[in-house]
Amino acid sequence: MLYFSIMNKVVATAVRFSQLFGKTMRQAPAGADTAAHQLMLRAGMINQLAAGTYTILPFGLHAYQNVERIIREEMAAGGAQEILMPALQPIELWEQSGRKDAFGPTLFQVKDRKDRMLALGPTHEEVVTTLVGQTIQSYRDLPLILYQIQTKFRDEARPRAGLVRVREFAMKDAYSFDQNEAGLEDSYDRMYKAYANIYKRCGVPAIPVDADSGAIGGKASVEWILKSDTGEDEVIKCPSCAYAANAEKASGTVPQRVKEDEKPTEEVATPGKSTIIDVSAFLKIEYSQTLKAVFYSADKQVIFVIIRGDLDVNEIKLKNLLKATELRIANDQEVARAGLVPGYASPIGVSGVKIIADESIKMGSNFVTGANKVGFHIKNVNYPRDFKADAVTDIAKISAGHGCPKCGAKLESFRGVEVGHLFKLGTVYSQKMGAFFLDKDGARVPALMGCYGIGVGRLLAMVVEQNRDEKGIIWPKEVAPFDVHLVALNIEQEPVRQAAEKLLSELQGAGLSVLYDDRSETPGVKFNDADLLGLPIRVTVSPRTLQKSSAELKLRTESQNRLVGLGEALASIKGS
RNA sequence: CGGGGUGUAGCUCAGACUGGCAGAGCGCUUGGUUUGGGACCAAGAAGUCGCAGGUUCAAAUCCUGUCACCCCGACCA
Repeated sequence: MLYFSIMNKVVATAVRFSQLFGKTMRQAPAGADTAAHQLMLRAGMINQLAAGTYTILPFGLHAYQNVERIIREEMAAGGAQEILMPALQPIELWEQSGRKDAFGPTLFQVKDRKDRMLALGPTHEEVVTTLVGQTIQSYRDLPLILYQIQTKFRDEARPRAGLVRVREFAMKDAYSFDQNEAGLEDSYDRMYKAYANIYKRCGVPAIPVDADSGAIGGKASVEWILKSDTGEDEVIKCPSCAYAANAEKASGTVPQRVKEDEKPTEEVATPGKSTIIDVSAFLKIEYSQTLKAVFYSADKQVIFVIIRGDLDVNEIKLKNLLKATELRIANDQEVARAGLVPGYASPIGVSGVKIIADESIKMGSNFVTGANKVGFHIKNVNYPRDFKADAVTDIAKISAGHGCPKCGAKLESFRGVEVGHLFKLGTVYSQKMGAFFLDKDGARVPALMGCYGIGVGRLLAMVVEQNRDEKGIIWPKEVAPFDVHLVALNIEQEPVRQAAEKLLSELQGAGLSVLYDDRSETPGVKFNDADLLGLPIRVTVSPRTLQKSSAELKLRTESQNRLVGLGEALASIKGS
């Protein structure tokens, strides 16, 4: 690792601020709402071309390439080899894996001059598995971990928050191939550790949480999440044990209700009361004393979902249960056509519609449900006495306050941004794309795969988001675009210029990269830009410091500065 | 795809209701005075008011259409 660092530091860059392409801005352009997005724009790191597409400018690119370097070093340490696969991929590959439909409109498709369809790769499982299938023959060729840093294209419905969600972005994607479960475990573990190191070195406290594997398929899946109010994901976490999961995936225990003796059903008039809130208030009962009916359309088929009134449906769980490709709330026409009455629906006596019930309908008794006619509900409904369901299973969305599945403590929830995702894929792709090998017994078997992704730009955005104050960015050492911000005040004065340039070449000679502020700006402008750009060490040379034959050193993380003699400046800087 | 919002100088925005010479701050250029936390004075350059059509003597402003961008939701390896 040290070897690589030295390799990269050999080309110690020095850039003059007056020549740097990309200006700092006092105000961020309108439309940048998140702190990281604003800072990246103000610091001249990025420029937006269109929705979800950005140019990375020089100052940003220095940091970007540092992130890539860290990723490459940790991949190498984890035993992965780098390749580079095409972004342009025959659509047939996507038909072969069945993911053309799974991705749907998110998949960018282009036509070549012969009218052949090509996909702009949103990810590379198809290509890498085909490649490995062509290459490996024997178990002796395994284990194998390949990775690349390649541009991905995804026609996102809504790009947002600068580099956090974009349509064209560089992603490091790694793929492991093993001959058995133990091998997969080992490869997965190596990548897990590599990811932990990457986040640590990038200065972001990402935590691993259980996740749904979504359209990519496979069994186990872990997302690395950064806690952030601007996040798109909701994370459920236990405060007293290690349990953490994406809310899409989270399990847990919902509040119990005391079982009572079952009473006879009774119809009550509830005029105009069609929501759980209204009905509960009207009948003076708790939400958990009611049963909520929700209608979904799963691949065009109407599904009747019944769940206790205080809970919500976890649509990912439901989608997985139904093995549906498309799941959405049914519209009024679909509900009416199925003979159901929105607001007053009940599973009692319903036929011809698939009924999926959450386990919570068994936790409690004498529930209130709709009466399947407008203006009426039924009291004292009990399962299975009064209605049947095609399935009774866990489809409840776990929220803050519910019980931890591991230790029972009250769960907490927070928003977060996904900065990495690990999957144990198994043989899904190797079967479909033909990545087989001969095992020790001479049997032809599919390779066991894992895949591991991390978005470079998104990670960089999160480095900024997690390392800043009201004045600007505070770069972690390893990601910082430059090591040193050299500020010359009153640079028109020849002694100042000479002292600054001398220090500059000393720093460069010592292998440090330097941003040299050689502009004729006032001290205020220079210091504020230094704070905004946030390099780890600021070194100031001015008539005032030269009177004492010194330079001033200040760390971005500290408010104090100190004077050091010009002769010892280099040593002090290196020691900071 | 549903809801909301915004398009005027490089950036942030006013002007629109009530049609009548295209504006301010920041930034930029030139000269001067300044110089340790976003200086000051003076003189300048800079806009197809998103685009198209319509109404009108006259449109940034009113009407119709359209495009782009942002936010919330849906979606999202």
